[in-house]
Amino acid sequence: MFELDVRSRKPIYEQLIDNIKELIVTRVLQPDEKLPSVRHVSKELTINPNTIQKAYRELERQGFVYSASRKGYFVAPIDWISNQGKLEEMKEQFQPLLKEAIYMGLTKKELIRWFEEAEKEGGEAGDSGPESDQNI
Amino acid sequence: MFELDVRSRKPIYEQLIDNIKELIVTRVLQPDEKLPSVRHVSKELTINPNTIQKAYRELERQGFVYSASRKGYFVAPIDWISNQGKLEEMKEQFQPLLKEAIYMGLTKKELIRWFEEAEKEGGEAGDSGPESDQNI
DNA sequence: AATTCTGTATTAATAAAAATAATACAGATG
DNA sequence: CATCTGTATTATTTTTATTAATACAGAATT
Repeated sequence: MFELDVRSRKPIYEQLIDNIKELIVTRVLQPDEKLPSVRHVSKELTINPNTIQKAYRELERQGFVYSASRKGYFVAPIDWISNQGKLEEMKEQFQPLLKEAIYMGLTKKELIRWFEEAEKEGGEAGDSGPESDQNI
Repeated sequence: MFELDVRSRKPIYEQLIDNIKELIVTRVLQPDEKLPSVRHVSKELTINPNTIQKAYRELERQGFVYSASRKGYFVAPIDWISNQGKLEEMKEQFQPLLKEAIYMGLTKKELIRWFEEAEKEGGEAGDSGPESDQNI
């Protein structure tokens, strides 16, 4: 079901996250559909159950799936997933702050540094590399 | 000159940074005043020269000091610092917002787009300032 | 009720990254 | 030339992140 690249430097739980996000966003996995169980994936990929759990938990935290205790993990409803509108709202919040900061000398470079810092401390898992433009 | 707290879990180069910033902002260290040399501090605090250098470099990156190659490090001009201080404040404002946005799927790419948009509409900025990273 | 599925919590082992140190180099200065 | 300065490279140590081992407990199925 999922694919891993063993020679990638990206942690496998992150690979799982990206992998599953992709399947959800492309509707290969439908809302309320059950994800393969932690142990099932564990056996299939011969990795530890906790690694899958970590991925599932992170996906839950990000709102892509929900868990029904002791029943399994399920794909979240559409409206949960499409935060797109909220991102646009966010942008409106950012704009005035950004303008002021730019006025004070904020550079693109520095802003990127802030981004990476926030990324590291807080939420997201993605590597956000040169090409992965993971919109949801 | 500087004080370290050995039982703090904060890395000593960070302690140095905070320490020096404080001295600069409170005008104990005047603009264009020379900082004690890497080795001098090294001996005084019995830590490795490179640790101080790391602190100094970071201070340079943040615009609090500048380095004259092979002459030493010097406190930056006032206007640099005051701007930089405000930028640091700004960063604190940005961080929670950024984390939330990242959580919602904001990508680096998109953030840059926002930056460029804000740049275009309002803020008179241009680069300049202490962005000069690796000058030799 | 027993077997087998499910998630979850705790702890330990391992891998990766950050922080610091050791050492050597090179220009500037007097 | 002797000594100051910063800098670069590499290694060591410490810390954190990642993965694994193991055991527990509820739910479903038989």
